[in-house]
Amino acid sequence: MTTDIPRVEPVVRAAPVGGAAPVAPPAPVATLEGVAALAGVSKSTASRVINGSPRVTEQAVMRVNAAIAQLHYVPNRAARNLARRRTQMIAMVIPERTAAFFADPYFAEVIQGAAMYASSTDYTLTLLIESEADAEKTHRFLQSGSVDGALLLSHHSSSATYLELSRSLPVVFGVRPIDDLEFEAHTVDVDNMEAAAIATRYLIDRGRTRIATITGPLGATAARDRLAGWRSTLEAAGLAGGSDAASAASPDLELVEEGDYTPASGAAAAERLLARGVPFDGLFVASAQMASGALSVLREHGLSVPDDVAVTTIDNNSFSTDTKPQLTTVDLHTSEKGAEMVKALLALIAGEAIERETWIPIELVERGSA
Amino acid sequence: MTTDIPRVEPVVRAAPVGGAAPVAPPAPVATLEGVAALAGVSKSTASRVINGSPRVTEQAVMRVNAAIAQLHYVPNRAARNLARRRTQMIAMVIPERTAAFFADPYFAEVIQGAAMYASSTDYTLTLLIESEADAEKTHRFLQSGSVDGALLLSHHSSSATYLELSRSLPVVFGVRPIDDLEFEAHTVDVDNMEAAAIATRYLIDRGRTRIATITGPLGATAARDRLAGWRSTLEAAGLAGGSDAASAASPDLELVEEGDYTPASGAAAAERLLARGVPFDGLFVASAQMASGALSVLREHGLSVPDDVAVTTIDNNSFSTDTKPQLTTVDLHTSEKGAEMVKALLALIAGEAIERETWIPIELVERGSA
DNA sequence: CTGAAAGCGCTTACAG
DNA sequence: CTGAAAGCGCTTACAG
Repeated sequence: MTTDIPRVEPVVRAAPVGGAAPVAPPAPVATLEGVAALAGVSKSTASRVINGSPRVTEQAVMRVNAAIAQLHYVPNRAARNLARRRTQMIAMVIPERTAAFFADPYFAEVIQGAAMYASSTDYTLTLLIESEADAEKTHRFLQSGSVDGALLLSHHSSSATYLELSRSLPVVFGVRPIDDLEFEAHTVDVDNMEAAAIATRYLIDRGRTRIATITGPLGATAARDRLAGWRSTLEAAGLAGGSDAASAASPDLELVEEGDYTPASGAAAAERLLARGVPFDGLFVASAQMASGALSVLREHGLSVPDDVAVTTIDNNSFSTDTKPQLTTVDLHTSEKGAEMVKALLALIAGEAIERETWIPIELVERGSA
Repeated sequence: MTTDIPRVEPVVRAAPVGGAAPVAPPAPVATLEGVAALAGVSKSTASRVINGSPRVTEQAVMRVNAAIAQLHYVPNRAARNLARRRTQMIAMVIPERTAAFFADPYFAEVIQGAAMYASSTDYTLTLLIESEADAEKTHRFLQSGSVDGALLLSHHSSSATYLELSRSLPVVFGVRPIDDLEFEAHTVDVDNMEAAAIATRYLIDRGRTRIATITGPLGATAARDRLAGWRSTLEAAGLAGGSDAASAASPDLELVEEGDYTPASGAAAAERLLARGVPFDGLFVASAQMASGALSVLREHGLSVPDDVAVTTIDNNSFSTDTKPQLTTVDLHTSEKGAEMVKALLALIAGEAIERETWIPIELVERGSA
């Protein structure tokens, strides 16, 4: 498939003029001492105006500020952190499989929301990529006092590890750890069961009776909760199994296929669903990305949406609006979730007593697919 | 469209047992002093073994390591940074519009490549989200000695600002600044003109003579370079303008439409192209994301690919393989670009003289769309 | 309101 | 090879 090009080695092209580029000069850094001297005050006073202490004369404030401006002074962070014993920095830990991670608009939204909220505070948000090869490295970083707290989105890496971490650092989870039991983590999340229930109920309300589902990776609690929401809603409506009463007794007959949240996996799952030969008139897909893939497959098989198969999903993003028809979905208010995670973490850092769990409200968005 | 739910306010649910959650205890931190004491050596020696100095007895090494293990000691980063006058941390600055940014697999790949390379070194990579509301904040952070160097991917924020920044901090650009002229930045990039030329030439070699193009946002140099590559290739082949000789004289007649790299914009651009009523048998789309959108539109209009319209594009990612047919494209080796950016930055930090420009090789990948 | 001084937790010449 | 000491650049009680 690929044309045969020997090896991928970066090519270095010489700079247009002259030889190797000279390294930037050692950059003369202004220091608090310099500022104080120029302003004619002590370091203490200079420090006070920099930190907005009210115990300084307006006179001093002006002179120090002038000196700062003139010197382009920026406080040295390491020194400040060391003295204050905190860093004014929080980290969002994200899994290294960034390709998959970032391609998922869900995470992008969480990050976006977190970043925006953080920028309204005086904390800096840093995304810490968790190296799979060396998870210890991430761990050490987190425990080295580099950040004042951490936001965790990884579902995978053993929550036991993070339980330990959360004993030495304020931590807020964006996902429910699998072994939730004794783990008293602070979490900000959405009610996934309810989201799935809303989407499924919508199909039922539209008169659909044979409702299939495409799930997310069932290793994660979110995907399991959504599956459970679908199932319990069908059961409550006496439609368990997605087709008829008989199937309720044998779960294998349930119309469920697993995907991994990518569009391709949604397409593949839809193919498998169709291959069963068991007719269905409703389909709840656990994410918009997968739904977009499933939609193409339904169309290829000559099935019209929503007429032949009504489809509902979860996530309100470009994947739910780029399709034809657009998807009826449950908006998880994901960017707000990011913001709430930061808010909770800062409260924790500030030593405030906050509740263990914060639930982000969800909302049905009706469009053309069901 | 949206069901009417009043206001989005996070819901806080009380913890199952007891009242508000107690904040984690102050975490007893082990210090170098403690380690030294436990190991029965001086802080100097303890520090030496921690930093792998060869000037220590094996005896000392063992005892210090034992103490470290026993105390779970992790060096305080602020103190170390202050003493060393460097941070062992580098930042990748990314624009705040993370939704759009992250949804683009291109950036995800760059980050991925950078993260993986960084994890093989003793530098930590942090993603710094550039707040649009307060770009100054990002700037101050960068100048406060929080990081040893920065990787820049933003095309927008005035490169003048970063020119200034690059005078006080090693900086490597992943995109070519617009006002390249006097700006002697270090950059790691791909030859966009050549990539477009390869893709366009491929269409010509397949006998296509009326070749249209969908460009990226022309405010960025990469998009402009790709447009230029398409144009110059057509001109060299005597096919300028995409249809006939006449159009070469009037550029307005050129079959070019601008997109913004999203699938939706690719679809819209394809619609506009078709609406012109000027037939074309070849289409070069500046990114796979846009190409996937364009493909849907072509299909909707009953045009078959590659028979009626042969399509080539740039970027080898899920968007170029999720389509039917899959896309013939130019692989930009994007994750390697991320790695090379880090490599260049670390060299700069180490004070090595590196070339101004590093070019990442590109490669044609033949698939079914042309 | 302001300064001198101690201290944050490390690293690193400097002697030995 | 090892230790005592100085110093990294800030902040913050403590006196005044």
